[in-house]
Amino acid sequence: MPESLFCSPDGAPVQYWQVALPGPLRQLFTYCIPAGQAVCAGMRVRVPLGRGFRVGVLWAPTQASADWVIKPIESLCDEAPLLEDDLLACMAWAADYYHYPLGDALLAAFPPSLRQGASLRCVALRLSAAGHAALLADSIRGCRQKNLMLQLAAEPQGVAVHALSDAPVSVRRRLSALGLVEEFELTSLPRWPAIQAALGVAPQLNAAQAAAVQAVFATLSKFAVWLLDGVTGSGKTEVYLHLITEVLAAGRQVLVLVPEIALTPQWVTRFSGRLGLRPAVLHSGLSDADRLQAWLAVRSGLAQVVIGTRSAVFQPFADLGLIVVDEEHDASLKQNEGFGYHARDVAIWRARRLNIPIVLGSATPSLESIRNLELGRYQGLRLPERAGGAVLPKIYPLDVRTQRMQGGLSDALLAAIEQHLLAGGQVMLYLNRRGYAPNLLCHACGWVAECPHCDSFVTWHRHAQRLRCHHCGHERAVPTHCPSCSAALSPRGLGTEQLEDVLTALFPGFGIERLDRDALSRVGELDRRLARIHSGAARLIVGTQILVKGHDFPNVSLVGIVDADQALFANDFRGAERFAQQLIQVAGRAGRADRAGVVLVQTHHPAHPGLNQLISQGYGHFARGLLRERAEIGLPPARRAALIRADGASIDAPNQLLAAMADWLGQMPDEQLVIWGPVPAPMARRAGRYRYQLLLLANDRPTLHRALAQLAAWQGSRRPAGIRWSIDVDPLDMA
DNA sequence: AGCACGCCGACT
DNA sequence: GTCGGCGTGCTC
Repeated sequence: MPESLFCSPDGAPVQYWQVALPGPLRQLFTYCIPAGQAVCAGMRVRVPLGRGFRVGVLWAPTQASADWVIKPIESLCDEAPLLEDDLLACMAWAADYYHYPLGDALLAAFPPSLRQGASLRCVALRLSAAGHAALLADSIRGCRQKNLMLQLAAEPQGVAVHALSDAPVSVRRRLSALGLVEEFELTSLPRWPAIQAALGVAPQLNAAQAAAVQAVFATLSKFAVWLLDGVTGSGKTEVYLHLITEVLAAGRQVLVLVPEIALTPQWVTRFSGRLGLRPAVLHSGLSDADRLQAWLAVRSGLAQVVIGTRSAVFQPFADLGLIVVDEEHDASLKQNEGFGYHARDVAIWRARRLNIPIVLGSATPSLESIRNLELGRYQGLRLPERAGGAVLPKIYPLDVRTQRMQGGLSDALLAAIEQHLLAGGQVMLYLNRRGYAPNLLCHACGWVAECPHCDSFVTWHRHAQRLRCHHCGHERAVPTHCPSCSAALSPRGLGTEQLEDVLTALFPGFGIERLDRDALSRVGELDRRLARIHSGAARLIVGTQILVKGHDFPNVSLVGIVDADQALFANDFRGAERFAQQLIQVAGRAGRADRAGVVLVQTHHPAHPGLNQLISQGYGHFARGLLRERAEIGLPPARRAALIRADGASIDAPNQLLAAMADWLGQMPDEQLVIWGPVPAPMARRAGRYRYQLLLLANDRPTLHRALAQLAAWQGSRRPAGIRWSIDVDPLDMA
């Protein structure tokens, strides 16, 4: 009999289990379960807590304790564990590493519909005898009714209602009432039809691609982190596809992590076409029902390939054989609010635990990964040339000092645009500021429209006729005159909307598409705009960051960076690295086909050493230079960092809390720990709250971890009212 | 996080 | 004399 078996007060034998509960409850809670009940870690349980009930996850068997009265669980939610040991271990590691409460971290591993303890059993439908007869007699007139019945006819064992397409409740009720379909209860099984699409032909790999594929093949059943450093257009995706095909042939699953999948629908199409199956595609636009379906399909092994954004790293794979992290440098892989995990790093942890390879791909690898490669923790794979003989674009700084400018565009850039348009090419202009103008000001008295809740100005959105703050939800009407002196107001600065207007006036008849968050808020809008670009109906493309993320525009021969200066002098210490990545990525949109592309970078600082080093020696040299700088100053990735943020309605309380934390940590005689701050956050007031931060730096992870653990312990003793604070381990965004 | 308990101002 | 403000403290 196991040790954990004791008797409850009424004499019945029970077992004791620790349960992880959601909420900021950092401890586990002990409950008892009848001894006869077969349970294991990873099952959900409904338990009494305080006056109410919560759904938690069975964590580990434990002993009874005399310190408190142990309550019995109310009920078991599952017949089998929902999370397997390796995923439980992953969540435990991530909760610990990112200093986030375990119970809350576990929520990330469940689809929303299972977080509240919903049963996996669900209502399903199947055709009744009368239904079969009616279908044979072709007596169903309703189009939707008939469709539903045809769907059911194809699945004699029944279909869960959430797995039905186009079956509104009204239609189901009507057919039920008529006795044509019957409802019954089913243990939710995913429906995941494998598409039998004609398999696309795999193109011949070039030598570098083949070498990369071979290197990973050689150790396909062992843990290794591969950094696939391939220039834009070098065919990294083709390398992924070859590896994935091999792993699928071995009957194992593949996880592909990507940034912002909603922006790359054609990429998904390419995947499914080549692999001949339906990948589970996970992004923020999915309904809860879709999420549950995908989760079940992954858990059962039916979904063999998962393509998803960062949260997909917590999917419950039945037999994962390979992980691919595309654009591994992309900051969207890190969640920076709440559970601040980095999907790439969690993925590496999972790969190590499962003893499988993981491939990190990028044309502009993160400094962290370059360093890990140098330290021998990662294996390097290089694709130095573009596939298909295409050449990399040439990048030139364009000195705009004293130049005549029209709508933010110098005469030289305008001339280049005209030349490329007349030569039949497409032109892309990159400007990382949406809206019409970033400021609206009074030329008479100097008044500028500000956000009432943030330390920032509001952007004028001319088409929407609104002033919007890009840092909080604030939005208001555009004043007709200066509220301070009644003079007329004028825009200052340049946004994508204005750039679009300017180009329309200067190059009429060439067609313009704008790609930014405002233009793409409606579903399907991206597809429509991309179609106009690909058809050649639009020859000019204006856009923000969205342009950077992986769209192929084969006919773009000129890329213009409208304003490099704002990025060259960013206040974040990662500004240079981020600028370099964006420049190289945007530049990579040009010259993919047979003609070489040109990239013109407008700047008032044409001699900027960083910019010139990047252009003349390439990203690799530039990044290694940055790494040396970081080592000298003692910043990440040379040191490990954590950022403590605090905010509150009062101007000084959050600052005082952080100062007290800094004092407390300073008393710990730890030579290895460096404390910077507290300082006001880059935007000291945001959404009406005052924000401060404290940066902790340590030479090694254990030191940092110790300090953070001390902080959590200290927090227990003294808690300030009205102040929110959080720990961000390995912060990417200092804002 | 919830949700209690607990001690001080404006109301029937 | 009560209703209710949200400041501290606990939940197996």
